[in-house]
Amino acid sequence: MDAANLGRMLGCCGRLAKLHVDVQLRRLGYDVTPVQSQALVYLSKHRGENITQRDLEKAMRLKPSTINGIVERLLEKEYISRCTCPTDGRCRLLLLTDAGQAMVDSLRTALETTDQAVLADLTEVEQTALENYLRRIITRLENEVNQP
Amino acid sequence: MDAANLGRMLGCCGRLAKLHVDVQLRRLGYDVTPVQSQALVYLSKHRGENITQRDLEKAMRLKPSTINGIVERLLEKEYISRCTCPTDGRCRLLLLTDAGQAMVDSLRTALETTDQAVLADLTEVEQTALENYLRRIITRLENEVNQP
DNA sequence: GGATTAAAGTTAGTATACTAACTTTAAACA
DNA sequence: TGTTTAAAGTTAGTATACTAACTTTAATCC
Repeated sequence: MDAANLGRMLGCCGRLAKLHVDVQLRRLGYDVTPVQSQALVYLSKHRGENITQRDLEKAMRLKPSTINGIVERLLEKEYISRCTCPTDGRCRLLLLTDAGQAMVDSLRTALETTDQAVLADLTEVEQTALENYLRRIITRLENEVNQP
Repeated sequence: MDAANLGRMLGCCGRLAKLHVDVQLRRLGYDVTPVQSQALVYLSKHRGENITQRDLEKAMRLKPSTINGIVERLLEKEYISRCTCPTDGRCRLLLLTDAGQAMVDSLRTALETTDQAVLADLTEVEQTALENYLRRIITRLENEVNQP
Protein backbone atom coordinates (compact mmCIF):
# COMPACT_ATOMS: atom_id res chain seq x y z
CA MET A 1 0.00 0.00 0.00
CA ASP A 2 1.08 3.53 -0.73
CA ALA A 3 1.94 5.39 2.43
CA ALA A 4 2.01 8.80 0.78
CA ASN A 5 -1.46 8.11 -0.49
CA LEU A 6 -2.66 7.34 3.01
CA GLY A 7 -1.14 10.56 4.28
CA ARG A 8 -3.15 12.45 1.67
CA MET A 9 -6.30 10.55 2.59
CA LEU A 10 -5.87 11.34 6.27
CA GLY A 11 -5.46 15.02 5.52
CA CYS A 12 -8.39 15.00 3.15
CA CYS A 13 -10.61 13.15 5.58
CA GLY A 14 -9.90 15.55 8.43
CA ARG A 15 -10.51 18.55 6.19
CA LEU A 16 -13.79 17.21 4.84
CA ALA A 17 -15.03 16.28 8.32
CA LYS A 18 -14.39 19.83 9.50
CA LEU A 19 -15.96 21.27 6.36
CA HIS A 20 -19.04 19.15 6.88
CA VAL A 21 -19.48 20.41 10.43
CA ASP A 22 -18.93 23.95 9.19
CA VAL A 23 -21.71 23.63 6.63
CA GLN A 24 -24.11 22.39 9.30
CA LEU A 25 -23.18 25.13 11.77
CA ARG A 26 -23.73 27.83 9.14
CA ARG A 27 -27.01 26.31 8.10
CA LEU A 28 -28.23 26.33 11.68
CA GLY A 29 -27.10 29.91 12.16
CA TYR A 30 -24.45 29.40 14.84
CA ASP A 31 -21.70 32.04 14.80
CA VAL A 32 -18.91 29.63 15.71
CA THR A 33 -16.53 27.59 13.58
CA PRO A 34 -15.93 23.85 14.06
CA VAL A 35 -12.65 24.44 15.90
CA GLN A 36 -14.20 27.10 18.11
CA SER A 37 -17.05 24.73 18.93
CA GLN A 38 -14.54 22.06 19.98
CA ALA A 39 -12.89 24.51 22.34
CA LEU A 40 -16.23 25.54 23.83
CA VAL A 41 -17.30 21.92 24.33
CA TYR A 42 -14.01 21.16 26.05
CA LEU A 43 -14.41 24.10 28.41
CA SER A 44 -17.97 23.05 29.13
CA LYS A 45 -16.89 19.54 30.03
CA HIS A 46 -14.31 20.86 32.48
CA ARG A 47 -16.26 23.65 34.10
CA GLY A 48 -14.91 24.58 37.52
CA GLU A 49 -11.52 23.00 36.88
CA ASN A 50 -9.28 26.05 36.34
CA ILE A 51 -8.50 25.33 32.71
CA THR A 52 -5.49 27.16 31.26
CA GLN A 53 -4.63 27.79 27.62
CA ARG A 54 -1.97 25.14 28.03
CA ASP A 55 -4.64 22.61 29.03
CA LEU A 56 -6.68 23.46 25.96
CA GLU A 57 -3.53 23.25 23.89
CA LYS A 58 -2.80 19.72 25.04
CA ALA A 59 -6.39 18.61 24.70
CA MET A 60 -6.67 19.88 21.13
CA ARG A 61 -3.06 19.03 20.26
CA LEU A 62 -2.41 22.49 18.86
CA LYS A 63 0.43 24.96 19.30
CA PRO A 64 0.29 27.92 21.74
CA SER A 65 -0.03 30.56 19.04
CA THR A 66 -2.90 28.70 17.39
CA ILE A 67 -4.78 28.40 20.67
CA ASN A 68 -4.20 32.06 21.32
CA GLY A 69 -5.94 33.00 18.08
CA ILE A 70 -8.91 30.75 18.75
CA VAL A 71 -9.24 32.11 22.29
CA GLU A 72 -9.16 35.71 21.09
CA ARG A 73 -11.95 35.12 18.61
CA LEU A 74 -14.05 33.48 21.33
CA LEU A 75 -13.31 36.42 23.64
CA GLU A 76 -14.56 38.86 20.99
CA LYS A 77 -17.82 36.96 20.81
CA GLU A 78 -17.91 36.91 24.62
CA TYR A 79 -18.42 33.16 24.78
CA ILE A 80 -15.48 32.93 27.16
CA SER A 81 -13.55 35.21 29.50
CA ARG A 82 -9.87 35.16 30.39
CA CYS A 83 -7.93 36.14 33.49
CA THR A 84 -4.46 35.66 34.89
CA CYS A 85 -4.18 32.75 37.30
CA PRO A 86 -3.96 34.03 40.90
CA THR A 87 -1.51 31.32 41.95
CA ASP A 88 0.68 31.34 38.81
CA GLY A 89 1.08 34.61 36.98
CA ARG A 90 2.24 32.90 33.80
CA CYS A 91 -1.02 31.06 33.19
CA ARG A 92 -4.28 32.44 31.83
CA LEU A 93 -7.48 30.84 33.04
CA LEU A 94 -10.31 30.35 30.56
CA LEU A 95 -13.94 30.52 31.67
CA LEU A 96 -17.15 29.88 29.77
CA THR A 97 -19.54 32.81 30.06
CA ASP A 98 -23.26 32.25 30.43
CA ALA A 99 -23.60 32.99 26.72
CA GLY A 100 -20.87 30.42 26.07
CA GLN A 101 -22.63 27.75 28.11
CA ALA A 102 -25.89 28.55 26.33
CA MET A 103 -24.12 28.14 22.99
CA VAL A 104 -22.74 24.75 24.03
CA ASP A 105 -26.18 23.58 25.16
CA SER A 106 -27.59 24.75 21.87
CA LEU A 107 -24.80 23.09 19.88
CA ARG A 108 -25.00 19.73 21.53
CA THR A 109 -27.93 18.27 19.59
CA ALA A 110 -26.87 19.81 16.31
CA LEU A 111 -23.33 18.48 16.55
CA GLU A 112 -24.50 15.00 17.51
CA THR A 113 -26.61 14.61 14.39
CA THR A 114 -24.02 16.08 12.02
CA ASP A 115 -21.30 13.96 13.59
CA GLN A 116 -23.30 10.82 12.95
CA ALA A 117 -23.18 11.47 9.22
CA VAL A 118 -19.41 11.19 9.25
CA LEU A 119 -19.66 7.59 10.36
CA ALA A 120 -22.92 6.56 8.78
CA ASP A 121 -21.33 4.00 6.47
CA LEU A 122 -19.24 2.22 9.10
CA THR A 123 -20.43 -0.55 11.40
CA GLU A 124 -19.79 -0.40 15.14
CA VAL A 125 -16.91 -2.84 14.78
CA GLU A 126 -15.38 -0.83 11.97
CA GLN A 127 -15.72 2.40 13.92
CA THR A 128 -13.91 0.87 16.86
CA ALA A 129 -11.14 -0.45 14.62
CA LEU A 130 -10.78 2.92 12.92
CA GLU A 131 -10.55 4.73 16.24
CA ASN A 132 -7.89 2.25 17.33
CA TYR A 133 -5.80 2.75 14.17
CA LEU A 134 -6.02 6.52 14.39
CA ARG A 135 -5.07 6.53 18.05
CA ARG A 136 -1.94 4.51 17.28
CA ILE A 137 -0.98 6.72 14.35
CA ILE A 138 -1.45 9.86 16.43
CA THR A 139 0.72 8.49 19.24
CA ARG A 140 3.37 7.52 16.76
CA LEU A 141 3.34 10.84 14.95
CA GLU A 142 3.41 12.90 18.13
CA ASN A 143 6.55 11.11 19.20
CA GLU A 144 8.11 11.54 15.76
CA VAL A 145 7.29 15.22 15.55
CA ASN A 146 8.24 16.18 19.10
CA GLN A 147 11.44 14.18 19.51
CA PRO A 148 13.83 14.45 16.58
CA MET B 1 -18.44 5.39 20.17
CA ASP B 2 -18.24 9.17 20.12
CA ALA B 3 -18.56 10.50 16.60
CA ALA B 4 -17.40 14.00 17.52
CA ASN B 5 -14.33 12.46 19.03
CA LEU B 6 -13.59 10.64 15.80
CA GLY B 7 -13.97 13.86 13.85
CA ARG B 8 -11.35 15.43 16.09
CA MET B 9 -9.07 12.44 15.69
CA LEU B 10 -9.33 12.55 11.91
CA GLY B 11 -8.43 16.23 11.89
CA CYS B 12 -5.61 15.70 14.32
CA CYS B 13 -4.23 12.77 12.38
CA GLY B 14 -4.19 14.63 9.10
CA ARG B 15 -2.52 17.63 10.71
CA LEU B 16 0.16 15.57 12.40
CA ALA B 17 0.88 13.58 9.23
CA LYS B 18 1.43 16.82 7.34
CA LEU B 19 3.52 18.25 10.17
CA HIS B 20 5.66 15.13 10.18
CA VAL B 21 6.38 15.43 6.48
CA ASP B 22 7.10 19.13 6.96
CA VAL B 23 9.71 18.41 9.62
CA GLN B 24 11.44 15.92 7.33
CA LEU B 25 11.40 18.25 4.33
CA ARG B 26 12.94 21.08 6.37
CA ARG B 27 15.54 18.79 7.81
CA LEU B 28 16.55 17.67 4.33
CA GLY B 29 16.68 21.24 3.10
CA TYR B 30 13.91 21.12 0.48
CA ASP B 31 12.22 24.46 -0.12
CA VAL B 32 8.73 23.02 -0.61
CA THR B 33 5.89 22.39 1.82
CA PRO B 34 4.04 19.06 2.10
CA VAL B 35 1.10 20.31 0.07
CA GLN B 36 3.36 21.78 -2.58
CA SER B 37 5.20 18.47 -2.81
CA GLN B 38 1.90 16.67 -3.36
CA ALA B 39 1.09 19.00 -6.23
CA LEU B 40 4.52 18.50 -7.78
CA VAL B 41 4.29 14.72 -7.50
CA TYR B 42 0.85 14.77 -9.13
CA LEU B 43 2.13 16.86 -12.04
CA SER B 44 5.10 14.55 -12.40
CA LYS B 45 2.85 11.50 -12.59
CA HIS B 46 0.77 13.08 -15.36
CA ARG B 47 3.49 14.67 -17.46
CA GLY B 48 2.39 15.26 -21.04
CA GLU B 49 -1.31 15.07 -20.19
CA ASN B 50 -2.36 18.74 -20.38
CA ILE B 51 -3.20 19.10 -16.70
CA THR B 52 -5.35 22.10 -15.74
CA GLN B 53 -5.81 23.71 -12.34
CA ARG B 54 -9.21 22.09 -12.28
CA ASP B 55 -7.59 18.66 -12.66
CA LEU B 56 -5.24 19.38 -9.77
CA GLU B 57 -8.20 20.68 -7.79
CA LYS B 58 -10.13 17.44 -8.22
CA ALA B 59 -7.10 15.28 -7.54
CA MET B 60 -6.26 17.08 -4.30
CA ARG B 61 -9.91 17.69 -3.40
CA LEU B 62 -9.30 21.38 -2.77
CA LYS B 63 -11.16 24.53 -3.79
CA PRO B 64 -10.13 26.71 -6.78
CA SER B 65 -8.83 29.57 -4.67
CA THR B 66 -6.69 27.22 -2.59
CA ILE B 67 -5.16 25.65 -5.67
CA ASN B 68 -4.49 29.08 -7.08
CA GLY B 69 -2.41 30.02 -4.04
CA ILE B 70 -0.41 26.80 -4.15
CA VAL B 71 0.21 27.22 -7.87
CA GLU B 72 1.39 30.79 -7.42
CA ARG B 73 3.94 29.82 -4.81
CA LEU B 74 5.24 27.05 -7.05
CA LEU B 75 5.44 29.53 -9.93
CA GLU B 76 7.56 31.87 -7.80
CA LYS B 77 9.99 29.06 -7.12
CA GLU B 78 9.90 28.21 -10.85
CA TYR B 79 9.10 24.55 -10.23
CA ILE B 80 6.14 24.86 -12.60
CA SER B 81 5.02 27.13 -15.41
CA ARG B 82 1.49 28.16 -16.38
CA CYS B 83 -0.14 29.07 -19.68
CA THR B 84 -3.62 29.50 -21.08
CA CYS B 85 -4.98 26.43 -22.83
CA PRO B 86 -4.93 26.94 -26.62
CA THR B 87 -8.20 25.06 -27.15
CA ASP B 88 -10.13 26.44 -24.15
CA GLY B 89 -9.32 29.96 -23.07
CA ARG B 90 -10.85 29.44 -19.63
CA CYS B 91 -8.34 26.79 -18.55
CA ARG B 92 -4.77 27.24 -17.41
CA LEU B 93 -2.32 24.45 -18.18
CA LEU B 94 0.28 23.56 -15.58
CA LEU B 95 3.71 22.26 -16.57
CA LEU B 96 6.60 20.97 -14.47
CA THR B 97 9.83 22.81 -15.29
CA ASP B 98 13.11 20.92 -15.41
CA ALA B 99 13.84 22.25 -11.92
CA GLY B 100 10.44 20.95 -10.86
CA GLN B 101 11.12 17.48 -12.24
CA ALA B 102 14.51 17.49 -10.53
CA MET B 103 12.84 18.40 -7.24
CA VAL B 104 10.36 15.53 -7.60
CA ASP B 105 13.16 13.08 -8.34
CA SER B 106 15.00 14.34 -5.32
CA LEU B 107 11.90 14.18 -3.13
CA ARG B 108 10.90 10.67 -4.03
CA THR B 109 13.25 8.75 -1.76
CA ALA B 110 12.92 11.19 1.10
CA LEU B 111 9.12 11.09 1.03
CA GLU B 112 9.02 7.31 0.84
CA THR B 113 10.97 6.87 4.04
CA THR B 114 9.11 9.58 5.97
CA ASP B 115 5.80 8.24 4.78
CA GLN B 116 6.63 4.81 6.13
CA ALA B 117 6.88 6.21 9.63
CA VAL B 118 3.23 7.21 9.53
CA LEU B 119 2.21 3.60 9.17
CA ALA B 120 5.00 1.87 11.04
CA ASP B 121 2.71 0.52 13.78
CA LEU B 122 0.05 -0.93 11.48
CA THR B 123 0.13 -4.34 9.83
CA GLU B 124 -0.56 -4.75 6.13
CA VAL B 125 -4.07 -5.94 6.87
CA GLU B 126 -4.73 -2.99 9.17
CA GLN B 127 -3.37 -0.55 6.60
CA THR B 128 -5.70 -1.95 3.97
CA ALA B 129 -8.67 -1.77 6.33
CA LEU B 130 -7.81 1.80 7.30
CA GLU B 131 -7.54 2.86 3.68
CA ASN B 132 -10.92 1.27 3.01
CA TYR B 133 -12.60 3.07 5.92
CA LEU B 134 -11.13 6.42 4.95
CA ARG B 135 -12.17 6.01 1.34
CA ARG B 136 -15.75 5.36 2.39
CA ILE B 137 -15.78 8.32 4.78
CA ILE B 138 -14.36 10.62 2.12
CA THR B 139 -16.96 9.52 -0.43
CA ARG B 140 -19.71 10.03 2.10
CA LEU B 141 -18.50 13.45 3.21
CA GLU B 142 -17.96 14.71 -0.33
CA ASN B 143 -21.57 13.90 -1.13
CA GLU B 144 -22.78 15.52 2.09
CA VAL B 145 -20.75 18.67 1.57
CA ASN B 146 -21.45 19.15 -2.12
CA GLN B 147 -25.13 18.28 -2.23
CA PRO B 148 -27.20 19.92 0.48
C1' DG C 1 -26.96 34.92 -33.96
C1' DG C 2 -27.57 37.04 -29.58
C1' DA C 3 -29.00 36.39 -24.70
C1' DT C 4 -28.53 33.20 -20.97
C1' DT C 5 -26.18 29.92 -18.40
C1' DA C 6 -22.27 27.41 -17.01
C1' DA C 7 -17.31 26.53 -16.32
C1' DA C 8 -12.52 27.93 -14.93
C1' DG C 9 -9.86 31.10 -12.58
C1' DT C 10 -8.98 35.25 -9.80
C1' DT C 11 -9.37 38.40 -5.85
C1' DA C 12 -10.56 39.81 -1.19
C1' DG C 13 -11.32 38.63 3.32
C1' DT C 14 -11.37 35.35 7.35
C1' DA C 15 -9.92 31.32 10.18
C1' DT C 16 -6.66 27.72 11.07
C1' DA C 17 -2.03 26.19 12.01
C1' DC C 18 2.70 26.54 11.98
C1' DT C 19 7.69 28.48 13.28
C1' DA C 20 10.61 31.78 15.43
C1' DA C 21 11.52 35.35 18.41
C1' DC C 22 10.03 37.71 22.39
C1' DT C 23 8.01 38.91 27.29
C1' DT C 24 6.75 37.71 31.73
C1' DT C 25 6.70 34.90 35.70
C1' DA C 26 8.14 30.82 38.33
C1' DA C 27 11.35 27.26 39.64
C1' DA C 28 16.17 25.55 40.31
C1' DC C 29 20.45 25.96 41.93
C1' DA C 30 25.00 27.72 43.11
C1' DT D 1 20.17 35.63 47.45
C1' DG D 2 20.76 36.22 42.92
C1' DT D 3 21.52 34.05 38.45
C1' DT D 4 20.06 30.82 35.28
C1' DT D 5 16.73 27.97 33.29
C1' DA D 6 12.19 26.67 32.21
C1' DA D 7 7.22 27.36 31.47
C1' DA D 8 3.15 29.98 29.61
C1' DG D 9 1.66 33.28 26.54
C1' DT D 10 2.16 36.78 22.90
C1' DT D 11 3.48 38.73 18.39
C1' DA D 12 4.92 38.67 13.61
C1' DG D 13 5.09 36.40 9.46
C1' DT D 14 3.89 32.53 6.19
C1' DA D 15 1.06 28.75 4.19
C1' DT D 16 -3.26 26.36 3.93
C1' DA D 17 -8.15 26.34 3.16
C1' DC D 18 -12.48 28.25 2.97
C1' DT D 19 -16.59 31.45 1.14
C1' DA D 20 -18.30 35.05 -1.72
C1' DA D 21 -18.06 38.03 -5.39
C1' DC D 22 -16.08 38.87 -9.77
C1' DT D 23 -13.97 38.26 -14.71
C1' DT D 24 -13.37 35.79 -18.75
C1' DT D 25 -14.48 32.36 -22.00
C1' DA D 26 -17.38 28.54 -23.71
C1' DA D 27 -21.67 26.18 -24.35
C1' DT D 28 -26.91 26.37 -24.65
C1' DC D 29 -31.08 27.75 -26.12
C1' DC D 30 -34.51 30.25 -28.10
